[in-house]
Amino acid sequence: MSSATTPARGRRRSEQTRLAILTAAYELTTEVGYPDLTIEGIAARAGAGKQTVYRWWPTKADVLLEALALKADLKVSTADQGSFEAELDAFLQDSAALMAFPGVAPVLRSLMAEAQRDADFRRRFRDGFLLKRRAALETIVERAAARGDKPDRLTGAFAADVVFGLIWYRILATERLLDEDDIAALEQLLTEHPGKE
Amino acid sequence: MSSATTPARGRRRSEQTRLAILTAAYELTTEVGYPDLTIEGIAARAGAGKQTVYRWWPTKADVLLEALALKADLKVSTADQGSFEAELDAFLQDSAALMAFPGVAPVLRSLMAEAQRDADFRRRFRDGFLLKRRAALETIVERAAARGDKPDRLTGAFAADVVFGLIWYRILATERLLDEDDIAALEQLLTEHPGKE
Amino acid sequence: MSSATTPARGRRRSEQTRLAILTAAYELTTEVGYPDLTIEGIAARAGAGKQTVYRWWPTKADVLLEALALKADLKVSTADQGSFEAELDAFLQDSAALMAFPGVAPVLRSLMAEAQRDADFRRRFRDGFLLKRRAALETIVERAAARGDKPDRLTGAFAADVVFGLIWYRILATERLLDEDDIAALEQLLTEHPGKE
Amino acid sequence: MSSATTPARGRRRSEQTRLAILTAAYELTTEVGYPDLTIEGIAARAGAGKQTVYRWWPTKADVLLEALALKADLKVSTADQGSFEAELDAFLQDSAALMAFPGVAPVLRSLMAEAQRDADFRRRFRDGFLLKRRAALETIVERAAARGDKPDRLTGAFAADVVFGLIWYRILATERLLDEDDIAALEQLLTEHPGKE
DNA sequence: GGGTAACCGAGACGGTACGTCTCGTCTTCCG
DNA sequence: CGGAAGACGAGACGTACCGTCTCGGTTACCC
Repeated sequence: MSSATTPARGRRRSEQTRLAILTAAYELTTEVGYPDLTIEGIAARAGAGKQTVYRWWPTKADVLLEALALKADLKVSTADQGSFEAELDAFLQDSAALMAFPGVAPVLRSLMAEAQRDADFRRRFRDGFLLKRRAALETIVERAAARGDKPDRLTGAFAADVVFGLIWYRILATERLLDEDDIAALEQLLTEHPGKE
Repeated sequence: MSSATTPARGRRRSEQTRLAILTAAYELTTEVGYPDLTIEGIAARAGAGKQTVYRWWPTKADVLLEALALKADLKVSTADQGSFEAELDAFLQDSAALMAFPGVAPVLRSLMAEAQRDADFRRRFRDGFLLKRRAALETIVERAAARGDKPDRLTGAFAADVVFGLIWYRILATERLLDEDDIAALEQLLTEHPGKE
Repeated sequence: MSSATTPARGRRRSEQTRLAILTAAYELTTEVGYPDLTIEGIAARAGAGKQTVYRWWPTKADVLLEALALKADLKVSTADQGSFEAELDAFLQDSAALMAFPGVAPVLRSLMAEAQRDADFRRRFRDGFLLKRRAALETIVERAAARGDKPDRLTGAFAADVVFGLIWYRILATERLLDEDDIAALEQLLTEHPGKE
Repeated sequence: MSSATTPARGRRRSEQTRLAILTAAYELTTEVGYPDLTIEGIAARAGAGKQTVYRWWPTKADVLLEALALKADLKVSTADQGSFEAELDAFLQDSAALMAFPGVAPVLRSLMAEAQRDADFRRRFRDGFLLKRRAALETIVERAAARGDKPDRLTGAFAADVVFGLIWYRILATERLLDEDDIAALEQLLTEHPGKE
């Protein structure tokens, strides 16, 4: 894709300011919590003007969404490991590790909450976060299907709903994270092949 | 337990006003959405003073939580129907019907979002809504366990996490409600007895 | 005028409560100041209901006006003492003493302020306080006029304006009270007979 | 004194808004009276936000004090006119004219009343209004003293108390303004030289 | 001595302004 | 011309009192 955009006139966006804003947002939300996080506060902490924040991000949730990518490794492994069970386990271990990363769980809870309030942000959050992780899991299930290594009636979409349902329900409703027993139970639930016998 | 409270001095709380406030809150949230719902707006619509709202409910979310009980039938059947499968089906059908009730799904999404922001409300929401429904499902699973009519490794708590996880994930992340296929898939997932063969 | 009112049916007004309210009002105004004095506060301090206060006094200023009479001796001597100078001196000494009584000056300042805001109270304050003291001074001046013991052009009304003007201006604008020098200067100003020589 | 303040960053104060607020305050107080004058009302009438009013004035009384200077000519002549009597007459005529200016007397009554309630405003009212006019009168008396053109025992401070006492007492307690007879009587009272004969 | 009327403390009610807070925009100057 | 500083219009927040209106309960007169 060639650069069809104008070749950038005037002063260029300050990368330093961008990082200062993202860092300030992430720190502030851990300190005061998402509800008391304000654009004014972020700008002040970053030594930036409010307008600079508004110029590049539409809401504080979007700042945080970008800050999250800066702070936490959002990548998830989808490498072919030979069996559905192994790949599912890798995925769940990755997910549990992400949630255990300092500050990540509260930020995700806040972003999911914000997504309920703001329909525009909901779309950005879905496309920029939820669907990416979902796609990884669906890839795994479909690869298993191709292998014949999967319960018959389990579609990728339904499996994703069950897995992410459990993860998010734990975050949002019970404030407990996934532990080894949960992962084992989930794997058992999704990999048993009752119809095969 | 006898009434140890003082025998009610002063003017009594107005039930008429209480209903007007709850109705106003429920109507307003369907009209303008939860973020634009304000205590001022509720009071104005109800013909009540702001202080009257604040006197009885700490936040607008609490008003809505109580309004929900007024508007929608929150009861869930836990009657013994002879088999785990039948009772689970009844529970899921009840839950799907509740969600399909006009205005209920958006209100629940908003309340769950609010519960992420406000730790005090989170407790009230959990105790006043989430745990009640959860208890019903756990009752069903435990009755099945007593009957020997249940997959071996499925605990009531884990089953509840999976079921409510799916329901809430659908509401919060996909905006789709449970349909018959979902219910069938969920029942299949939870009732197969792989260890029995 | 005979008592045309109905001969008092029902429970009689509680003198104890009346005194409790007046005392509470006077104490509270010295503690928190007139602006933070509230009917609710008076009632609470007196152990009375708000309605009981509203039943007998239209405003907090009226409570305070009556409380003033309870706490401070508002009487002023108009006895014939033989000379204008002696009677004027007695009046001014009385007035200075009243102002020096603990709590009186702040209450009077507040009542005069309230009289500027509330036209109804203004009339009650004028009739119930200002005019009574003014009448005393005018009596003195007129008695002096009858004796021929007074500067020619000094009318009672103008003398009263000058005297009360000075007293009130001191209270309201300078927060200084009348001292002996002021009284002497005022007496000199009003008793010199330049035209007589 | 050089300007030690920082050279003004950010958006400058809007003079247009300032005038709109002062005008709105003055108009509203004449329409509804000082007690029903509210900051909210002033802001609404001026098309301004409440915060803009609060940013620049601590109370509604301060808005009115500044509005007064905008609407009425508060200047008072202290020019040397050769005699105490002539200068005193000029001062009293000026003062009577100010009071007769539309809306001025009610505003002054309200500000004096407010000064009784709010100690902080009292100081600002004293320094910003009362003392300025007082200084003018004291200048006149002292110039007369230098000329030997003044009753022996009359100090400037006492003369000011008598003059302003009369003026304010008329405004606050009698709702009558100074007329020609009052001015004549006051001049006679202050200029007679009984000791000279 | 029962009936009835006015009082009492308590406190909920509809209102309304308070002063604060944050929003997102606009304006100004500096680099 | 990007960015900081910060004033601006807007409007909800939660609080405080207002003055009114029930309540249940207490006197005190009247028949």
